[in-house]
Amino acid sequence: MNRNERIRALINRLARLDAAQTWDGALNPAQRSALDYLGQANRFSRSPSHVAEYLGATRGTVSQTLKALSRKGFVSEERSASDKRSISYQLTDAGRQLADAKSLLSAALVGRAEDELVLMETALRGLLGAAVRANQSKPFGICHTCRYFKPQQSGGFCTLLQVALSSAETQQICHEHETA
Amino acid sequence: MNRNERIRALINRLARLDAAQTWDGALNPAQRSALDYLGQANRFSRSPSHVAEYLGATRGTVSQTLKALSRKGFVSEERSASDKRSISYQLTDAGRQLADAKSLLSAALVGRAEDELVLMETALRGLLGAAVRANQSKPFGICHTCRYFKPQQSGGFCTLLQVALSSAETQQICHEHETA
DNA sequence: CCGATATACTAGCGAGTCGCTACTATTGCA
DNA sequence: TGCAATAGTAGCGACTCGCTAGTATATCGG
Repeated sequence: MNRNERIRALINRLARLDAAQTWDGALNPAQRSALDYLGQANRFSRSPSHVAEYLGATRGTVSQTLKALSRKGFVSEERSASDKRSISYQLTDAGRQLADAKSLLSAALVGRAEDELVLMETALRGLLGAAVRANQSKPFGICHTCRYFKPQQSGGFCTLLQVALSSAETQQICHEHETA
Repeated sequence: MNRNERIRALINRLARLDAAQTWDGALNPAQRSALDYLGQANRFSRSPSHVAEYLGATRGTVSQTLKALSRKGFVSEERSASDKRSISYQLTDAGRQLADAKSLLSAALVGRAEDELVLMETALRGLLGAAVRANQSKPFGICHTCRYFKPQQSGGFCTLLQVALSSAETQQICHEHETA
């Protein structure tokens, strides 16, 4: 087993141990992943289709996961006025609280050396980029790093969607993101 | 969302994308993880209990996963002569072939800078160690890094189990592993 | 040597994931 | 206006997974 396979195995095992721990709480792994995403995504990127593409799952599966989250009261649905087919999900207060809960993995990350964490995040991000390209799926980057982003005195402006963005929104994940 | 949570999210997303791709093949993600483990584990560490502990799942779940792998012909069962309760699974030729198959993640790892890969593996390994300690589960380390390992002219010797080890075996995962 | 206790594994249940196909509702384009 | 594309969902079958209960075997104290 070469290094690449070892790294793959490490990532999978870490995710699996983290997922195993998830079962103790109110959410299962799929629901937790969806909740995490919804907590980071901007208002243009919170539909079932976007969640599905982000997680590499199908729309049908994600549809059920989101319904479950809604039943449990961690997200709320909001039908779009402009496009009556589409639904946007957002975290409720309970959902936001849950999304901030610490997991096994983040607990293990506490106490690691600062520069190691920086390196790890950079490396994982690069790896994810490569995986996403290999998979021909969308990058789902952070708004302010996008080629369509124009900074303003407060917040920014999206030249693709032609909308003003609050300062908080420029830090969120967007499904339209394209690397500069 | 702080850096620790971002890293957790990255690891989970990478694993999820890798898992999504798995569905195309003969195995599902759980089966793939079990197969990976069996391909690395030594002859003392290939029982359902060990797989369960390694993956953070229950014995019942793993039992079914291994039966499925056996049905598909990727592993074979071998009941222990000394302890008739226990079963050891090993990869068949088909299983070994499948375990060597490239995944989305390892494909994405190809072409990354060498020193980055070294850093990533080191960092992930350290993180896993911390997670395992936090979880109070066994480390499942590589045989030759164990405190019970004594090198010999060819292979080694385990002072815990009092058995001789072939050179190949010293590179395998052991459930008895204790850090020196 | 015997009985109690511990250990290894499995069966079966219920809830839920997940890919898939088929379907409805809506939109947008020609 | 008509028709293809898009967004979401229902329902099916296979499977995961935690759980409880069960069998078989092992071990240990008396």
